Amino acid sequence: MVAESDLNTGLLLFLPYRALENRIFARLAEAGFDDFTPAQARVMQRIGPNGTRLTELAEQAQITKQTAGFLVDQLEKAGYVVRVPDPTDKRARLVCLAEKAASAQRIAAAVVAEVEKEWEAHLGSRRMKQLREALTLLREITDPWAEPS
Amino acid sequence: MVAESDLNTGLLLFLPYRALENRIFARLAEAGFDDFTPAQARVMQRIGPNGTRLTELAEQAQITKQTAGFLVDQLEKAGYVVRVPDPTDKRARLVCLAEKAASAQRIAAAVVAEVEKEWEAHLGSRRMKQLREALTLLREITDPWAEPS
DNA sequence: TGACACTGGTCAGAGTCTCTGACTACTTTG
DNA sequence: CAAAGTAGTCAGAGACTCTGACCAGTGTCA
Repeated sequence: MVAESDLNTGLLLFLPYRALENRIFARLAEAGFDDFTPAQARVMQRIGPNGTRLTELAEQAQITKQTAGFLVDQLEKAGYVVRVPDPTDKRARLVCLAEKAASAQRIAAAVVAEVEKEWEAHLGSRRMKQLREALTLLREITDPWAEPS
Repeated sequence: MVAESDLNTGLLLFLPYRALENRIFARLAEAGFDDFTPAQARVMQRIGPNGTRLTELAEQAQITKQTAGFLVDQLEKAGYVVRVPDPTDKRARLVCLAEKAASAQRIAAAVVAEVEKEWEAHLGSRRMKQLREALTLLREITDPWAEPS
């Protein structure tokens, strides 16, 4: 009985995701960025280059805005983000990445590149390309925030 | 500038995973299985047909055995699992799925099948096959518990 | 066999994450 | 302008997770 790949697709997606996240986290901690948590990172990851509103962060991370506010508070105390007034709406503030976060993001990007290279070595470049292609396509029907092509 | 797929692979994996998990959860709640949490479900998902030790569940879910014990306590109270003595080791107990959990798993499996069908309709069967193939291969280097082929 | 290291699991305590509900301030709509 | 809606906060509670300390049973090896 060959049990090959009768694993459900959800777990199949989750396993490499977790492996990648773990790698990033470990490297970041080595580099001294050990004063934020995974939950905070998942929010920080979604902040755009021009800043993003709290509510939007909450929606994309699928958490309540209260939770998002709580996490952004921590990130602000730790110096990873700043909140600036939104010029277009006096109720709102834009959460922006501080330089400290940009440094961390550069490291994270390097780890992603490294891991992707390992994956490509294991899969072969053709299969790796197919994987990214399929996932990108899948995003259209699984990510409510995907830009329409 | 075509921004297509410059999203990092981690997020690309995570998005469909989350979409699937959400669908399963929603359907389970509809069916009356609303007395367990995502964290509990992630542990329950890993219980094998012959029962699994707490320590092993903890390792695979990458949580401490204390946390795993806490979650299994909840699941036991809610009637989803039972703990039976491990005949091969007097220290250990095997966490086993109760009938209630088996019913829930059947529903979950149906939702997975349904979602996979949708994905296949969107990607085409060739690309869907390639996706599962790539992910299965990737498991070899991202899942410490992957059975060697 | 008997000491010793190891493993499966629990208890206690603390910190983090997340939610619901209620509220203020500002914006949009008719 | 009044009503409805949106951005964000405050307060309180429940859920998740961890570290550290511990007990009981197992494996090893002189």
